[in-house]
Amino acid sequence: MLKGADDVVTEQEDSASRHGEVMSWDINDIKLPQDIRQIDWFQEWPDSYVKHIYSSEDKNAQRHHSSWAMRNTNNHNSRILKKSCLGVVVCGNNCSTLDGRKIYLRPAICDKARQKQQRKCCPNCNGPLRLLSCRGHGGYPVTNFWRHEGQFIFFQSKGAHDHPRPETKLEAEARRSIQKAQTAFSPSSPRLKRIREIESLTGAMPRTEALPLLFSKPDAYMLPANFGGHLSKSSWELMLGSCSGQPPYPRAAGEDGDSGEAPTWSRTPSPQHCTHPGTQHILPMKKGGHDTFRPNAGHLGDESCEQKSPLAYGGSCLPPLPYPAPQGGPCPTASGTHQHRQLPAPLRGCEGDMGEGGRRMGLNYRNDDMLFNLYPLR
DNA sequence: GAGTGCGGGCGTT
DNA sequence: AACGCCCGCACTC
Repeated sequence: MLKGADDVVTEQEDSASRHGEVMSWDINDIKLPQDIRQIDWFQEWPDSYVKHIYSSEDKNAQRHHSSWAMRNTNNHNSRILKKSCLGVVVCGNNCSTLDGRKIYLRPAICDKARQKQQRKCCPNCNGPLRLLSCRGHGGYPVTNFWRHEGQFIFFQSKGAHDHPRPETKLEAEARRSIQKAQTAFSPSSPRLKRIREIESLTGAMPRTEALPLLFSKPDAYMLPANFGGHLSKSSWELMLGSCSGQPPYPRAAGEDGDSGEAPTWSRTPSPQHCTHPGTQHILPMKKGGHDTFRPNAGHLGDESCEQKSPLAYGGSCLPPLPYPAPQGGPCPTASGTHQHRQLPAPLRGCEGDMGEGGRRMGLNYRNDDMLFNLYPLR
């Protein structure tokens, strides 16, 4: 059925990946190679027909993470975990934000949650939301396969995503967090009243530049799925600054250069481009963090259609970033999928712990950062 | 509540 | 048989 597509696989994976014997495996092979010399950094946006071998210590690999919205698919094989792509949730009206960006929400993985999500409306235009199914694998969703074998976790992707990237899991989580906070900060909330009392007593001026982020509809911030990955504290500050009349993030518009091109989200053979060669992360610094699950806190959507705010959809609070984003975002190396770790290094004692620890540290740091910027009134 | 993994079951190719 | 998909359940966060 999908054999034609699978044939493409081999070519691409071989060319885009490494040499010889180690990549000659298939996820369905009875026996997978164990003489792996190099393992890969975790890939957040695997696309096309790629294979990766991760360390069994890699927490992201252990959890079978992906920034694509992948749902578990029963393949009746307990040894091989199969997941298929849910696509992306778009606006049924195909609306754009003021700065021309499209709405690309992350489909909820849970079926019920997804149905609920689709009953909600576009955060930008209140139109209906539409699930754009992934049909990148011979008309079927792109599938990812995970298999734990020895000290390695084998990953294989079949199909090329034919849709934009949704927001990442972390973005979606951040969105929910913000949503909760938003509720806590609703105009009628005691907390806000208290703040206002204090302000009235002290004569303090409200931090108006922060209010849009606090009270506006988070979905207004339809950042590229991987934009959050670039989103440092300073970026947030720039965003905030842009809300208060400061010029938007200067490099934002046309940053990636292919916004005017035909969709590129799925057609790049090498899924991990470095879009910021000048600012790309140095591998040792990203150790454990890789290219992965950086807290993409920028995408602050809101699934709910309630709690509308007049500040919500201005779009001016956002750096006008192009979308869809190019594949991969920043990556630890400039070699596309050739992101391999020399085996001894990742398997060293510090890798698992450092990987996870560093990842978590970074994540927490950034989340704290985000919250710091989001809740300056605290 | 949502994400995730597992597994039964069914329809299609 | 392989595959896609739906569903329910259990577990975790």
